[in-house]
Amino acid sequence: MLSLKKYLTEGLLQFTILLSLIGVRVDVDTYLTSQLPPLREIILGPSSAYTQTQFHNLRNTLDGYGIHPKSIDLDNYFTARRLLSQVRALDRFQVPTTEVNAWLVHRDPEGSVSGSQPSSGLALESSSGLQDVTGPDNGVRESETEQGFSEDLEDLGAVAPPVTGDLTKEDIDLIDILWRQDIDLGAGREVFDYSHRQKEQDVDKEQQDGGEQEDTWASEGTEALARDLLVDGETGESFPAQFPADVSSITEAVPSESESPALQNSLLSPLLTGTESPFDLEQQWQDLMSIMEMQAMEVNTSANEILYSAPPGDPLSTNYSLAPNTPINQNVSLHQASLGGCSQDFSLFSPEVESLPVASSSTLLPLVPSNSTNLNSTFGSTSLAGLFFPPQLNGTANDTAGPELPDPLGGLLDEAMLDEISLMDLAIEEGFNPVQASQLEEEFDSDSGLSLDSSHSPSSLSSSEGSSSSSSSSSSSSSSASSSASSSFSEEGAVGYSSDSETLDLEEAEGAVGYQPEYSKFCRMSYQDPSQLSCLPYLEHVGHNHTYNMAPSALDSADLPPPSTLKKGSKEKQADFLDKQMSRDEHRARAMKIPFTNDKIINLPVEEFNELLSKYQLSEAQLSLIRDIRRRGKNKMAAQNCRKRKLDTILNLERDVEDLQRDKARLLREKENEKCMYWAGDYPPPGFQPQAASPQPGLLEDSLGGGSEHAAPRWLDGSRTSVFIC
DNA sequence: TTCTAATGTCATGAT
DNA sequence: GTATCATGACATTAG
Repeated sequence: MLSLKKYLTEGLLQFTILLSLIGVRVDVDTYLTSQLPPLREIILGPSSAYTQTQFHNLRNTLDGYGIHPKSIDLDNYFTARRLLSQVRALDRFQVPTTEVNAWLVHRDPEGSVSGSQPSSGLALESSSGLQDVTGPDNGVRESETEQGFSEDLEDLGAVAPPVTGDLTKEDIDLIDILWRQDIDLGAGREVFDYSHRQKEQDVDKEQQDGGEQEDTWASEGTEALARDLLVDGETGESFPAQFPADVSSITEAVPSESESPALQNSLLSPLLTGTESPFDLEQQWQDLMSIMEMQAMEVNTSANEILYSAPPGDPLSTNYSLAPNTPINQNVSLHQASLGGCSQDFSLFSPEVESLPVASSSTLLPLVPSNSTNLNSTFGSTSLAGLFFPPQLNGTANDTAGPELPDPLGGLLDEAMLDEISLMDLAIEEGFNPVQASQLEEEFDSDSGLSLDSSHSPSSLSSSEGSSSSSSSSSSSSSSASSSASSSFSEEGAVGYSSDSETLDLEEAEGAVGYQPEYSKFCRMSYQDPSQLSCLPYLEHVGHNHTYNMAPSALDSADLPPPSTLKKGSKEKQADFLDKQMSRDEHRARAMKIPFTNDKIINLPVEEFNELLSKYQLSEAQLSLIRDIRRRGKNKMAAQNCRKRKLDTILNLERDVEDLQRDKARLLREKENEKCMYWAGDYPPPGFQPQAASPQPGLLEDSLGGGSEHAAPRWLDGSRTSVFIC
C-alpha cells in the first residue's frame, strides 16, 4: 500500500508537472484532496469524516450514548473512562475473582516459575531480596531502578518481561497494555511481579524466623491484603487497592508490607489463579473465605493494636515508624501507591510525588510513610479523586483527612464522596459523559416517583408553565438564541462531536434538572436528598437551585427569603437564567407537563423511548409534542454534526491543499534545479546540440527511433518540443 | 441599520 | 412503513 501511495502520488505529481509544462492546467488540489475520496483514501488513508455511521446502533455498542464513534476525542473518552472506572472501584470492595490476566502478565521473567513452582522464584530472588533489606546500597539501587522503570514505560518489560515461547506478539502487547493500566492505577509491575513479592517474602521469612512476627499478625494482614485487592472493572484484572475503601483496610494495609509468608501467599494467590498448584488454590479459597469473614467483622482495632505492638527493634517497623496516634490511613495509601514504581506512576497525577524522598539508606521501599505531612499534602493532589473533583473540593477532602484530625476515621474517603464516585461510575457505564450522570440520576428520580418537572413544585410549576407556554408557543422567538446555544446537551454527547460548548451542554442538562451547571457534576446526590450534603462539607457552599421550575414571579412572591441575602438573590438570578436557558421545546414540555426531560425524549433509544411513553398516560397533544421534541432534537444534533463535519472537511481540505501546494512547490524547485527547460518551438536553437530528454513513459513519443526527420521528441498531441539541458 | 456567524427548524432523500 | 441520519435552505438572534 505504501508503494502504491508513493507511486500514485509521485506519478500524479509528475504527470501534473508535465501537463503544466505543455500548458494544460491541472488542478491538483481538486483531484487529490477531496473530490476523489477513494483516491484520497489511498493516498492519505481513510477519514472518519467521510464515514457514514448509524449512530443509534453505535449507541448500543459503545456502552451508552455518550460519545460519537467518529469523535476525534475517542481516545480521551476511553482514557477518561478507564480512569473513572478505576475511581469507581475505590468505593467498592470487590472480592478477587479468578482472573488469569494478572497471572499471565506477571509471570516470572526468567520463565523458571512455572506456576506450580513458587519456590523456584524464591530461590532466584532470595539473595537479592535479602540484600534489599540489609544493604542500603541495594535499596537505593532498587529505588533507582524503579524510578527509571517508571519513567520509561517501555523499560517495563525489563522488570518482568513476558518471556514465554507461547506468547505471540499480540499477547505481549495485551500484557503490556494491562501492565500500563496497572501502572496508571499506581500499581507497579513489581506489585504483581512474583519475583518481587517473593523477594519481600524472603524478607518476611527472615523476620519471622527471628520471632519478630506473630501469627495473628499474619492472618490479619492476610485478610487485609486480600481485601485490598480490587478488580479492574475494565480488564477484570486483580490489583491491590491503592486507596483503601474502609478503615479496616486502611489500617491493615500498613502491615501488608511486613507480614509473614502466609500473607504474601494471600497476596499472590488471587493473582496466580489457574496456574498455581492445588495447594495454592486451596490457599486462595481459604483467603476468599477469610475475606468473607472479614466483611462481617470489624477488625480494624485489632489490626491497629497488632500494628502498633510491633517490636521497636523490628527493622520494618522502624522503617515505618508509626506512632500509635499517627493518622496512617493516607500514608498507607501512598505507601502502597509507591510500591515498586508506583511513586513515579503517581507522578502522572502530581509531580509533587517525584519530589518525595525516594529512599533512605535503611528503607526497603522508596517512600517513607513516616513523613505523614508530606504524604498527606501530596495525597490530595495525587488521589484519583483529585482528578474528578475540583481542587476546592479536593482540598477540603484532604483537610478532613489530614493528620490534624486525631480520628483516623476522619481521613477516610467520605461515604458521600464514594457515592459520588458510584454515581460517576454509573455515568461511565452509560457512556462516560458526565452530563449523562445527571441523566441517569434523573432516571432514578423518575423511578422513585420524583418527577423532574412536576413533582418538585407543582403549583409554581403550573404557573410558570402557563406563562411560558403562552409565550413560547405563541411567539417562536421567545426563547433566546442562548437557549439554542445551550441545547446541545447530549446531542454532542450522543453523537460524539466534542464541541467547545461542553459548558453550555451542561447548562442545558442542568436546565432540565435545575442545577447550577458549575456544580452539576458534584451535586447529583443532593438533588435527591439535599441532606446528604451534610456528609460532604466541601459541597455545603454550593448554592443549589431547587426553584428552577418556578416562574420569576413565583420566586418573588413565594417563600423566598429577603432579597438582602446575596446568596438567595443569586439563586433567583440563576433560576431566571436557567429559565432563559431553556429552549422552546423545554418550555413547551413543561407547559404540557411532560413527565420526563427533553434529554430523555431525544436521547433514549427508540425501544426505551417507547417503553417510557407506555409508562405514562399521555394525551395526544403530549405525545405529539414529545415526538416533535424528539424529532427536532435529533435533527438538531444531526445539523450540528453536519456542520461540524462540514467544517472539519473544509479544514482538512485546506490542510491538504496546503500540503500539496507545498509539495508541488518543492518538487518544482527540485525539478528546476535539475534541469532548465526551454520551450524552443519545433527546432532547437542554433548552436545547441539537442539531447533527447528522457521522456516520461507514455507521455512522449520518441520520434527519434521512428525515422522522423526531426530530432526533437514529439508530444502526444503532435506538437514538437526540444528539451535542452542547460 | 446592516452584516455576519451561529444555531434551530423544516423538507427531502437515503439508509 | 418507520426511525434515523444527512444535508440544503431558510429563519432567527446576537454581536
